[in-house]
Amino acid sequence: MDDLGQLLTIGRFARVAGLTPKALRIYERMGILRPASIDPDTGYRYYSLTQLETAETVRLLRELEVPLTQVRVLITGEDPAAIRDVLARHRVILEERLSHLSRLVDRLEGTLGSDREPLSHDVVVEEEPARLVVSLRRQIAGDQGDAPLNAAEWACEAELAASLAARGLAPAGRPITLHHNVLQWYEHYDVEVCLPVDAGAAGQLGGEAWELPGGPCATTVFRGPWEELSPAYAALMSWIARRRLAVVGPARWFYLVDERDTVDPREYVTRFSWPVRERPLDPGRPSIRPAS
Amino acid sequence: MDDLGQLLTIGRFARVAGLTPKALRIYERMGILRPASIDPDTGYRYYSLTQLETAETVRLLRELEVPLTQVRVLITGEDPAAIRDVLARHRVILEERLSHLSRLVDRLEGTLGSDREPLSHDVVVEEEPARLVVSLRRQIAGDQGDAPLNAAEWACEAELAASLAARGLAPAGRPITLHHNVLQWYEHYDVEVCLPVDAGAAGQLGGEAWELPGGPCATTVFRGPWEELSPAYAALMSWIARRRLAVVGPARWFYLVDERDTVDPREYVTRFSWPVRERPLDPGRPSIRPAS
DNA sequence: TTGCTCCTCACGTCACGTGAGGTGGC
DNA sequence: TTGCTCCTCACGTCACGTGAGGTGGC
Repeated sequence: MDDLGQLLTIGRFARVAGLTPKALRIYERMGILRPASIDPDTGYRYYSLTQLETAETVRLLRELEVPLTQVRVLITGEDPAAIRDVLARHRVILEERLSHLSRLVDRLEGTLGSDREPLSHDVVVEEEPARLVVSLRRQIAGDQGDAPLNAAEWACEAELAASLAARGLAPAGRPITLHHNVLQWYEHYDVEVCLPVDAGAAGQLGGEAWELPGGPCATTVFRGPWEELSPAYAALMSWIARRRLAVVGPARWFYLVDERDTVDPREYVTRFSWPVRERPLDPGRPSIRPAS
Repeated sequence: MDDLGQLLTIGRFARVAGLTPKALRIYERMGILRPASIDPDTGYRYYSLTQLETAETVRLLRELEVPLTQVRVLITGEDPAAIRDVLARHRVILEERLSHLSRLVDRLEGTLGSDREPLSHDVVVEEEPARLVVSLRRQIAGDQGDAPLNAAEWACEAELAASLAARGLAPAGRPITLHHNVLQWYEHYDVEVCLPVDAGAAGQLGGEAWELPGGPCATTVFRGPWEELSPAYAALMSWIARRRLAVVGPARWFYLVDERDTVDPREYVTRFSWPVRERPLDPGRPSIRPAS
C-alpha cells in the first residue's frame, strides 16, 4: 500500500516526478523547488508528495523550453495576472515557432520523395520581354526588417497609379520591383517600383516612361510566405555565380500571387528574375580579392 | 550593380546568408562550409556566392535543430539515400515534438483565460459504490515504458471475460485497473484488472468474485492521450498528500473513453480514484524520515 | 589617419549529464 | 558486510555569443 504522507529521497521523488536528481538539485539552488526537508547532518534532501504538482508544472514548462528564470517567476509569483502574461507571451512565441517548423517540415516532405536535392530550387534562363514602365526609386533602411520595404513598395505603387490616373491612364500590368543592391541589403534597400504602361500611354507620358530592357534572365519561382523566400533567393544567386554569369541589371521581383489574391501568405507566389549574360573573358581581373 | 562573381568577406557573406561570422568559423572548423579562399598572410576568409545555397541549407537544418554532426553528414554526403534517410528520421522526431508542443499550448490556452492555476486539475472527494468484481493481478517490468502495461491490461481483461463467458456470464461494466504500487512504478507495475459482475453472477462464481469496497475516494478526470496523464496524476497525489489524507487502498483507474470509443487518443477520458480517509492522529510517527 | 572589419584565443551561456571520491542507510 | 543511494565538487556538452588584444584595408 502506498503511503502518500511519506517523504521521498531525491532519487525516488525524481522518478515519480519524471525528473532527474541533478535537475532537482539545480531547481533547489535556483529557488524553484526546495525539498520539504534537508537532513542537517548528511545533507540528504527529502521531498513531500505535496510538491509533485509543482514538480510537474516545472517539467511541463521546461518541455515548453521556458527558461528557468522565467519558471521561477511563474512558480513563486503570487500575481496571477503576471503569470498569465508570461504564459501568454510564451504561447505566442511557441505558436510562431510551431507554424514555422511545421512549414519547414512540409517543405522537407515535398522534396524527400523526389530525387532532387532537399531544399533546392529550380532555376532556368528565360527570355524576358522589354517593358515600358514608369517607376519610382527609394532607399529604405535595412535594419528595421522587411516591413518598411513592403510599406515603401505599396506607397510607390499607389503614387504611380495615382499619377497615371490623374492623366486618365491605367497601368498595363502588375508592378515589378527592381532591387539594385542585393548584396548590401543589411545596410539599406535600394528599390525601384515599376508600373508597366502600354505604348500609347508611354507616348502621352513622354520622358517619364522608359523601357525596362528584355533579354535572358535567370529565373526562379517561390511559393510561400515572404519571410521564407531567402532559400529561393540564395539558390538563384548561387546558380548565377556557379555558372559565372554576369548580372547586367537589377534583380526583378514579380508578385504573381500576393495579398491582392489570397489571405493566406503560404499561397503567395513570387518570381525572381535577374538579367544575365555570359561573362566576357577578363584576364585582367583575378577576382580573388573582393571588390571594394 | 551587384557583381555576383566577387568574393565576400566573412561579415558580408554572413549577413547575405543570414548567419553570423562566429557560426561560419565554426562551420569551417567542422568541415561543413569552408571558405572559397583563405588569405595565407592575414587568415582572412573569403566566401563565394556559389556557397550561398549550402549556407542556406545549413541555416534551415539548424533551424530544425539538426545537430552539426548530422548537418555535416547531410552536406558532405554523396549518398542521396542516406541523406533522405537522415531527413526522414528527423522529420518524424520533429513532427512528434510539434504535435506534443501544440497540445501543451492548447492546454495552456484552455487555462489561460480562466482564474484557475495554469495546468491544474480539479480533484474532488466522491462516494464510490462497492462493486462485485473478478480480477487478475500482474507484476510488469517498469523499464520498458507503458506498452507492456497496456498489453497486460488487455490480456487480463480478455482472460477474465473469456472465463465469464465459459460459464454463460457477462461482465456488468467496464474494467477497472487497480494500481497497488504507484510510488515504485519505475521498478515495476503491480496492477490488478477487475471486471464488475452482478450479484447473480457473483453467486455462481463463488470465491472467485470479491467486493471492491466503496467509500470516499479522491477523484480526478483527465482528458487526453495516456502519455500526457502524468500532470493529472501528480495533481491527485499532491492533493491527497496536502490534505494529509491516508490512502486505504490501491488507486483505481477507469477508462471512461478509450480505444473502444474513439480512434483519437486526444479524446480519451480517464478517471483516477483513490480511496482515502482522514489520517488518524499518530504522534508516534514523526514522518520526517521516509518510510523504508 | 580614422573607423571599420578581420584575426585568434579564451571565457561565458544554458540546463543539465557524467564521473570522482567519499559517505550514509538498511 | 554488501550493494545501493546520497553528498559535493568539477568538468563536459552543444552551438554559439562576447569581449580582449592585436592587425588589415581603404
